Amino acid sequence: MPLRLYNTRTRTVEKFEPLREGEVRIYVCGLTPSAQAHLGHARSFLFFDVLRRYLVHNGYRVTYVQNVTDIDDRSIKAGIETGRDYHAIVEYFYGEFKESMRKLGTLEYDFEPYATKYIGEIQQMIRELAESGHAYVTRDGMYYRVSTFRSYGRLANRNIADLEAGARIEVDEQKEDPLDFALWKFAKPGEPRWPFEPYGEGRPGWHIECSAMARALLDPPGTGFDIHGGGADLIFPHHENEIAQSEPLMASPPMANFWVHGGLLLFDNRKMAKSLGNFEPLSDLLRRHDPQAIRWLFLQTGYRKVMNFTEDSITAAALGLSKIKMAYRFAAAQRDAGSPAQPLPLDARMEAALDDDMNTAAALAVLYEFAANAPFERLHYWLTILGIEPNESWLNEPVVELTGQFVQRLQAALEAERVDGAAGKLESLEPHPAIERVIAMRAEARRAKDWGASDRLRDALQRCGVELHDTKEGTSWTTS
RNA sequence: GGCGACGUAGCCAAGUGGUAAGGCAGGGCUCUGCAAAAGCCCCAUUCGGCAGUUCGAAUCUGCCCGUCGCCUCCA
Repeated sequence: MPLRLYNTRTRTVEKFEPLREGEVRIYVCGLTPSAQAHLGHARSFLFFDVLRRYLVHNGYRVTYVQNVTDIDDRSIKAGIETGRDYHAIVEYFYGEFKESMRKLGTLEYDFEPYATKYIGEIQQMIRELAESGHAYVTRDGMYYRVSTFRSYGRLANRNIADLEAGARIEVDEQKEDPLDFALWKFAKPGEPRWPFEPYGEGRPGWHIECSAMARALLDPPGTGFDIHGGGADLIFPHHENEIAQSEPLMASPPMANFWVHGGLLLFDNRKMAKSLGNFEPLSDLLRRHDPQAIRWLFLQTGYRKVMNFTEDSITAAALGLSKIKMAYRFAAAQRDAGSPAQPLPLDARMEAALDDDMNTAAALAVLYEFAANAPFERLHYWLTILGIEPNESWLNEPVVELTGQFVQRLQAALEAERVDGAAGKLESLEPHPAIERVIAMRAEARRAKDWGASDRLRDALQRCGVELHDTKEGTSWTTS
């Protein structure tokens, strides 16, 4: 069964086939870092990361482009208000975003184009649009003439009449039509600018950078690329406008064979957005939650569905994931013991789930079903395809940050629990041996039937996020 | 006003014509000095409501109720 994907362009689930044999080209609309990124951004990009991994699983050579719109009205405004260079602001927020995505374990992008590095390509495209009658110049900029693109509104399933009837379109005297949108904005005093002869210095409008960068990096011949992605809120007007700008200049449209959109994330039942202010910065959230638990949470819900985020949902996801970790550890022990793993239809079941429009929720159910008996190597492989990369900690269990500070905290906890002399015995030990040492001390106390001391030692570890499990084979530990 | 999505157990959620996956929580058992996020087991005669189509519907149609999104910067 081949991969089937929902295509916004046709509003159906279609069999995915690349335009070029064995090769998939993806363009995902990235961040406009004029403010801090939030979990909603992460959800979208995390999905495309998994899609990309699964395409690689299917044997395709994938070229993944995710842009940075490092010039826009908001960052310029923020720069003016704070007296800083707008680009310093953009770089700061983008750096923070990249660090968050690194923690979430996304693969590096093949291309990470910055709009301001493609001014030449952007201007070339605007020039072509102007010369072919799709653009016109006004006092404050250059606009796209929507009336020249017959299929405008097709992606978003709107018709021009409905759009024009919409009460929310701003009236702009200079535009020929309220639907027309800016390609180039002439610079006002104090604003960043690039020369553009013969039209006038200024900066690109919002949508043109994606059209220009996608063409430059994925489709120089103008015959289209495979997948164009983004959040569902980009369908209109952003992606509609990208199509309008690109397709009239192409040798053979469509711009992208598949348009794939991720469902939005709600918080307090409202769309999570910087403009609504109902969000916690992603970087803050990642300080409080296990990044893998966040990925697990997203995998539990269909990527196209609107999803309401709650703190409890991450906690529940983390608990569910801990079960898989337990199974992973068990599978590793089986492998190490050399017991022959029974071949299971795990692979076929996982593929069937993911082939069905990336049904990751069904895939997780398969994982839960097979976890107890899955061969270690296969379990590891599929977790990786889902973007959950097991690391050393899965086997040794230091999900809690076992840094140098850990031992200090453990010592403090032992003091707080009044376990005499125990803290001193951890001197100069690394986290792992320190935990083993405490477990040994507890075993000692248990042998002496000193239950009070035994429980205090266990409680001290618990304070540091380490949970003990007594089994017939001895005491093991996990982190909460 | 136009376009669209969603409403499945206490919570999250898969399932789009053949008789309700999975996770969390909850309950039971095993192990245990106690305990646990360990292992095993149980937990929706029912899918927002009402009609209809059908041998058969959570799945299709119509109406109604509720929630959200896009149409303005947005992943």
